[in-house]
Amino acid sequence: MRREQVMSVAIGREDFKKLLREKGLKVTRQRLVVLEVLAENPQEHLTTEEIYERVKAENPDIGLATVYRTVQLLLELELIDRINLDDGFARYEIGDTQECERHRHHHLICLRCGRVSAFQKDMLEALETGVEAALGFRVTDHEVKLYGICRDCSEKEI
Amino acid sequence: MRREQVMSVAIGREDFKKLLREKGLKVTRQRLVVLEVLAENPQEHLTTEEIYERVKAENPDIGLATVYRTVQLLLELELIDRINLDDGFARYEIGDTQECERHRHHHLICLRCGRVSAFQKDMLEALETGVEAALGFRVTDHEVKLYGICRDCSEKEI
DNA sequence: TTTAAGATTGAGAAATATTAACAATTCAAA
DNA sequence: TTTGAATTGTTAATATTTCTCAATCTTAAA
Repeated sequence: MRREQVMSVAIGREDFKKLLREKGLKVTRQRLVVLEVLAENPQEHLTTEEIYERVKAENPDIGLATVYRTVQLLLELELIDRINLDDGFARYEIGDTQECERHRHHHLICLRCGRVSAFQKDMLEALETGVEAALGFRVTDHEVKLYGICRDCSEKEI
Repeated sequence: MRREQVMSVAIGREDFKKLLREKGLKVTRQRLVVLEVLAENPQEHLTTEEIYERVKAENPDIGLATVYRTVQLLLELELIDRINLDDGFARYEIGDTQECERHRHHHLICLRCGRVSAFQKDMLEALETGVEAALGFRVTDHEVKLYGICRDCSEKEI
């Protein structure tokens, strides 16, 4: 098992502005503050409503629809990740820009208290036993989704 | 990597009736037909609406709410699994009764055609490379959720 | 700095999946 | 068969997310 912990690095404010300009998108107060809220709470998994509440603290005039639109935009720019805990809310968390290829975060979901935390990709190798030894999380079930290109699509591609 | 493929075995009609009676629940035409639809399409991932359409073919008088209620019941009885593909629908598939402990299914999601298929748990060991070699599915991303009891909850338990 | 074009926003309406309410029906034990 | 409780179907309600559109803001050019 690799031991180096890759420190997760969220995108900075200036890089975000630059990225928006590169994509021909406009830099707005609303976009900056939504990203800021997510960047300030890197280990939380905020619903749109929760983001809205926190954004309103600094910016009472913002509309809920704008939060929905901005979150959608940040997803497309791959600056944030979405996680679905099947409780009726989509949740969002800041991504990290360290990796050249973007990947989803992985999660530990406590069936008793409901707490959700993320774990580093390099623990995947030892999966459950590794997580239990390192984090004291006793795994009783898991769900894996692999995204990619299926055989049929690969063959059509040629 | 283990090579034996565990054949998945869905619950039979009579076993289902017996289970309902054991739990003090009533055996109804609606419950039987909803389970039957799911059992007849073991590799599909049906939305509630799709189940409703197929159920209506045999049983035109059934109500949509009953399908929602029955699917919920089947989940609680651990006879079916739910998968969320983030398209706004909850999807359901028949589970298998072979394993003594119930586990979620794992899924391959093609980013191009959207097709979703399940894969055997014993492939998890070799994860991405194994899936690619055996199924021709080129993995570009993955999402893992580990469910269990976190350290804090374990300690409180004592 | 001013202007102009187009993107973005805010407010509320609309869409949509799921749940709740409740009277009517059905199941199952006596 | 009777009886009581569980289940069902219909419809209304709920709640998250999207849509609409006029007003506002951003940005590049004048």
